[in-house]
Amino acid sequence: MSQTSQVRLDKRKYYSRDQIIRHAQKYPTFHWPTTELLLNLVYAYDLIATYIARILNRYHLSLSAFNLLIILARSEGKGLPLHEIGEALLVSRANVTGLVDCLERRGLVERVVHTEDRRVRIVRITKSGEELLESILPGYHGEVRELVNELSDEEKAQLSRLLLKLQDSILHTLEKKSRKREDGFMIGNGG
Amino acid sequence: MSQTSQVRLDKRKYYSRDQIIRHAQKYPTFHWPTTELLLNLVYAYDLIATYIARILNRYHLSLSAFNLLIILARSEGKGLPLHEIGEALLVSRANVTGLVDCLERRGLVERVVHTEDRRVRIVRITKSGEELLESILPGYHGEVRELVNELSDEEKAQLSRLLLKLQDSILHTLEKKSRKREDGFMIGNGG
DNA sequence: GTCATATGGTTTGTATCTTAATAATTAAGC
DNA sequence: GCTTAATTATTAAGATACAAACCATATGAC
Repeated sequence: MSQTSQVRLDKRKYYSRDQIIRHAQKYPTFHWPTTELLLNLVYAYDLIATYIARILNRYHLSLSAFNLLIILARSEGKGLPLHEIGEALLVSRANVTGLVDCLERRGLVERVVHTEDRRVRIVRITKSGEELLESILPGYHGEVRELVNELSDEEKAQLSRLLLKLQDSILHTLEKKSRKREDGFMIGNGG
Repeated sequence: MSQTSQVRLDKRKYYSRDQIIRHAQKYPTFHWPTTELLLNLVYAYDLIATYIARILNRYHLSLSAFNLLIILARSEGKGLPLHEIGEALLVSRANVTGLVDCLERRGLVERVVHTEDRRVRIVRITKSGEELLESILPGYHGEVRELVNELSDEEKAQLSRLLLKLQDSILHTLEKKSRKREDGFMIGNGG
């Protein structure tokens, strides 16, 4: 099992540099470092996301539901309006409604009508939701930390810096594009 | 619009370092560089994935469907069995069946029965599928390259190296775990 | 004040993906 | 050779996500 698990877990064998370049070189805009970066980003993300989803599955929480609870817990009792939750979680408003419905039925969060703007619903985490989080987080932090333990803290920081620069590059490009076509192209909740 | 797009596109304001640390410091296993890395990885991935999905939407292709076509095109006419496609795309075998069904109805791929092992179906890209790819790829490569143009080639390579190291760290941890509980814990297609 | 417009939230319909169960075929034990 | 186990693909049911259409409320123009 220990030999085969190596083979089964690592799917990167399907992406050989030579094969990719051979197929793509007829396109003048093709650029290997960019493609390589994309592949590695997607693959790293998928490994981590799949793993964390499995941890959370024990508690019957999706990744988004877990992040929602964490964001509410961080707000220190103040809660957040639904549309801000959507932005923070990078999901649509419609999806937030569903997420909150689900967590509200389980008693983990509650909706409160905003006193000044009656369109707005504030979502707050309940005592029960906080207790659930506190039962998950110690193990969660430990497992995630173990997952990345072959990188030194300096390497983690370096990786974070480069990922941040990548984000900025993307955001700037999107801004430029949304300035050009003034119809307001937007990612996420494209209102 | 140009000022507001900055605000609307960039959702990172919802994750303040101080707020995260204040909430998490009661957990001894919490580790800021790890959490920061995770946030940046998820955020960078989401930006790119959302953007590419919008490009592909013009052609009525999902990200997986697009990757499936590319993998088949790279195989140089030989095609691939369904279960290998699932591994390469990091999705379940059931999902591959559905993807291929959809692309087959549109005439972009075809199923061929394997002559030696009659359980196996080989999927090949058709002429029509190749033509579709060739209409997408020039623009696709150009747009993606523009998206990451604030990183030098050296920075892209550095980022790739670190992401690769991150992948290895995760894979090694998963291997260790699957060795411990010998029931064969596995990500992806957990057979 | 009134009408037009924008914003917050929900509902509805649809797409994508996963797990579990199933059928067909192959491989392995004896 | 026959039985058991493993593998490939499919089907079915359910989770999670998005876009578009829809109300309720708020804001702005006049």
